[in-house]
Amino acid sequence: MKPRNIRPPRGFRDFPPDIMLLRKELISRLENVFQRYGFDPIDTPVLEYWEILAGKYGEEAENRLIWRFKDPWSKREYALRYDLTVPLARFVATNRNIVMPFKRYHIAPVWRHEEPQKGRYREFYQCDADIVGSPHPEADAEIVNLAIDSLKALGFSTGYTIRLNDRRLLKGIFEEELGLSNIVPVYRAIDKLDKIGIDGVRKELEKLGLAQGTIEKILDIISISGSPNDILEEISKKYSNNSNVSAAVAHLGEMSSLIIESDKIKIDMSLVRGLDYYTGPILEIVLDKPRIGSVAGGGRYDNLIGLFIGESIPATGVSIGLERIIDAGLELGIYDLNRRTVTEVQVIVMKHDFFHYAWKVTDLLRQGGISTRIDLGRVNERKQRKKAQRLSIPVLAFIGGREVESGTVTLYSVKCGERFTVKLDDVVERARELLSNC
RNA sequence: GCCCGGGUAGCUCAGCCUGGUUAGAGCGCCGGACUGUGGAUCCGGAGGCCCCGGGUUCAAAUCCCGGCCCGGGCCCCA
Repeated sequence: MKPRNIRPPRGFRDFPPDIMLLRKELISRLENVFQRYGFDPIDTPVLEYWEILAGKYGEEAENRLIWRFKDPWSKREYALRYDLTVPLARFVATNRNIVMPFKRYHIAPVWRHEEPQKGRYREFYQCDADIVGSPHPEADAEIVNLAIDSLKALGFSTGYTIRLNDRRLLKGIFEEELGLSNIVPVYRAIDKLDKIGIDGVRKELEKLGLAQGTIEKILDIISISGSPNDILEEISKKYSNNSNVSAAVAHLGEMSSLIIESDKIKIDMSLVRGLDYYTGPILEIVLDKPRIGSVAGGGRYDNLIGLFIGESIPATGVSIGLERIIDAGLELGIYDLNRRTVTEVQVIVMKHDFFHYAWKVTDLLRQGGISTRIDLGRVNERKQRKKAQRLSIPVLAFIGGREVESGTVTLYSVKCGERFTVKLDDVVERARELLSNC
């Protein structure tokens, strides 16, 4: 029976060549940066047993957002990976012979059962880089520097902010010093600061029934702004007795002294982040212009791996969201979809009589390393040209009676209009010239 | 899960408000003219359960109800 809806499932997408070429290009730029920082690639299965993911992400993710199902043959419960961090933790736990600190990158799809909207999909790529085995601020700083260089490689050298906070600051100030008990709704409220402003947060906190004095203290803290050093100094003055606060201040201070472009950094007490496993510094990268949510997020999770092996192993990392980068880049005009094929040369067969000669020319170009197409539909030369034009193939190689007789090829650059006839011996070299010069 | 906006040719859409002959356009596709380098022009053609189901009506792409699907927003997140 013919199904009525032949589109991919909700929130899932097909990628035609123009988009795929862009995605591959961006991924290769990222891999380049990751490798420059000495990170090695790994991969893990898309499926995990449910109990591997259970209890790692928080209530909402667990109840609603993780794709989860029973397999009728083995009766085990499975889940599609929700991020690349928990699979990394499991990987480390099962590969205890790796050299520490272990620096790995992982570029792969993850799945979340969300309602799709702009910049949000049910299947999307994360580009993760993590350092396992170092508890020190230099590891966190390396992650931030890598994120900065990654954005640069992707075409974003300005126009974004790295928001930085620390779970220990949140814990030390809000839970220990202010003594707030039902803390999750409070975090949820202050996390909205960017969106709803200080008065909006005040209203949210009032709704929670907090004492007026407490509310003012909270608002006071989340509105501290300035350079990283100023903010850290102010915070440490206020809460010098709290061990969590002073540990975080020392950590963030050393960290920001190692960051290559510290003007991009903003210590932001309203940054919370959802994932339960973070224990230290947390970060989020937001673009100034398209309001699309964060394009990258990460932090330190020193206890996650320990959940699998008992012994705790420190780790820190960042995750760059490829689709949001692409959506934003297209909107900002940083990227385009003009490249529709890898083909560099289209061989145009003027009449089918010349096909065998044209076939030889095609092979010559291919052996010379040039991506080449020849008409496989036996259409007339005008059609061949039109199809080449629709794919934006930059160079045409005409094969007609004259060329066959004289053992030549006529090369034509669509972009610069240059045209000349060359001997077969020179065709690869001259074609390459045309491709690089025009 | 909640709130908006959509669903008509392969694609982008018009028509719907104010129901009424054979449902349109652009692009694409197929064929032809043009007969060697032109992102040209002209001629012809194919292609539609107008999302699905029900209701109102003499009559529904058009009005009403329900469902499904898509897009945007909320929540949350990359």
